Amino acid sequence: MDVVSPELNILLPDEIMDTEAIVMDDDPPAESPAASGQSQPSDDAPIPMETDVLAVPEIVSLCSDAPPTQRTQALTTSITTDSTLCSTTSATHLTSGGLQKLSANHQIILNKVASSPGADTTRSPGTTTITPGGQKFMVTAIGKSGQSIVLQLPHTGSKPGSGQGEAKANPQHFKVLTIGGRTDLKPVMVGQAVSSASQISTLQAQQLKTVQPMKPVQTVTVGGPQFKTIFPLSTSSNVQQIQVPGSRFHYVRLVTATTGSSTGQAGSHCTNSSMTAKPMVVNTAQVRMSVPIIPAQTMKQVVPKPLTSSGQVLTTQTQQRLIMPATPLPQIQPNLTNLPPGTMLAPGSGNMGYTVLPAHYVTQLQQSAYVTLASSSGFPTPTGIQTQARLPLNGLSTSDAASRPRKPCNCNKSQCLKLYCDCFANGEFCQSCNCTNCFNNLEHETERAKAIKACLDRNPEAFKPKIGKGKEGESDRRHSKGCNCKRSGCLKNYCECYEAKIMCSSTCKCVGCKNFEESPERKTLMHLADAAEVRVQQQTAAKTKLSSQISDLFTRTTPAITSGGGRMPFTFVTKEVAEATCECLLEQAEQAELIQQPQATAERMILEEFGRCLMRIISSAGKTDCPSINC
DNA sequence: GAGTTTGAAACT
DNA sequence: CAGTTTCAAACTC
Repeated sequence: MDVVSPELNILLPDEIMDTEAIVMDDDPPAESPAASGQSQPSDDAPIPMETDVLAVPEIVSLCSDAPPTQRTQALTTSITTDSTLCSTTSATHLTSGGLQKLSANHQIILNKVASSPGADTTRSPGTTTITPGGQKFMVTAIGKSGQSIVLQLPHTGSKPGSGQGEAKANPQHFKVLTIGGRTDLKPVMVGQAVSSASQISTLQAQQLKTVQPMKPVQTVTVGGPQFKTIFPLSTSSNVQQIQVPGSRFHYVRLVTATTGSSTGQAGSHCTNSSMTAKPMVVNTAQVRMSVPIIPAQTMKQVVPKPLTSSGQVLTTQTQQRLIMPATPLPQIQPNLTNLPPGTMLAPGSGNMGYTVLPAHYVTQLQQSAYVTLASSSGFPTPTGIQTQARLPLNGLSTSDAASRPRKPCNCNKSQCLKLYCDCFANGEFCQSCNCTNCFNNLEHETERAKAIKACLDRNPEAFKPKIGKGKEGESDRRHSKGCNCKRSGCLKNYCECYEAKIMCSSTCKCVGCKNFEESPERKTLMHLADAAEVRVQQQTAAKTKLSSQISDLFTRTTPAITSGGGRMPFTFVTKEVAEATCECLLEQAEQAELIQQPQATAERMILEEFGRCLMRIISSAGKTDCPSINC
């Protein structure tokens, strides 16, 4: 089923992986600050993320078909990196803690789309009924054809130890775990949540991309012992329930039909037994598997691969999205700001799970698929979306980083899984690098996750920007650890402070530092650098102007050619004219040398002479006789 | 492009 | 925590 409206289509390039959280409350606030598609910063507004990614949101709408009094407002959530946006919307009941923490690396827009109370969502295309815990919900998937959506439904009475009293969930927490069949996303796990995160990750990686039609399966074990059973729902052929011991949520997978096929729909719902020590089975009496689950490996064939320079065409329509927290994770929250890009935290130990997927992680992934998918799907291609995003790098501002082309690494021995590798250190995947034996990619996510964990074990702030705000009264930007240079005088790019274009501070332990405010060496270097920059700019401007003039000249002479009355430049810029011009320029050079002018002045004199020569040539071009050049 | 220098990261 | 080794980037020729 393809239920993407044209206008939504514009907003929903499904290459973007969003982490989302949706909470449906029986008694939602009358008005949300985020209503009508606008987001407003909350009191807990996160720190604006320094990234240049423009993440276009994908929208998932969830509607309950409960009576009007219980009808929830449909919320659409999305993530963007727009720093002006906030992560929390008070009316959504999204727990601000987790989201707020996440937003250190994400910015989230929550757009509330109020469902009309009387709307009959059951008739909407793309709507699926699911009945976890005996409750009936309508799930409307707004997405591209062929997408799968995993929802994390509330385990009934989701309090630890509540056991059998989990018949209802109020408020009802829905979490969109994945959107689209994206299969190349396997977030990294850290800390306590590793095990559970692994479950979810595996769930996503294997369940979501293993949908094939018409092969009944009663019980499927995926991702190891954590995943025991899939409980298909009788109410819909495109919903699967997946049982996930260790999670207190039901996981429901919805798979919208691939275009032209009504059989490729499946959903899964998983339950968590972390509190009850027993897997919770929902609607077991209605087990009816209409869609088989096949091993993830088989689907890897369609996992989007990084686009090659040769313009590889991707044919897959499956996409996968990420997990987002709907509730706080108090135990691990304090560490969230230390998480490296690509870190995933997932359900476990009584916590709601979520995934941290920094925008650049997303963008790097989307880069690999966006162009082709956009072209194949007919999506418009926002220019900003293809921008490589990254965290502040070496203290460079976002704009600096954005203007800088991504620097490929050349790692040989580290497998790009140590901080030696700039890509890894910046939380980026290696892409178009010159590295050998690279493990900093999706194909080696396990190793990468371990490496990230190891780095964090050594230094919890390993992935934090090194350049941060200084103390009161100090420079705005300073190296968090300071440098330890001994031989470079901190005036070469070996020095991290100098490289970041900041001066050394009291934090530094450098020897023979010359990178301080009053340093004459530093001033000289700065002047040279400024002069070089100005020169480059001037040269660029001159080239542009010259090109423009040449183009203009050509344009003006073209009609003359067609009319037979003019001449092309080559007809009057003869060999003799060129030689004469060169002689003039050489003479200027000699003159400059003779009067001992500095190089810059000499260059200017030569250029000016060249300009005069050109003018003479141009003026002569309009005459019938041959141009003459006289210095 | 090869070789050297450098300092952060990793290791002991 | 200090000393040493490893590593990749910066730099030089």
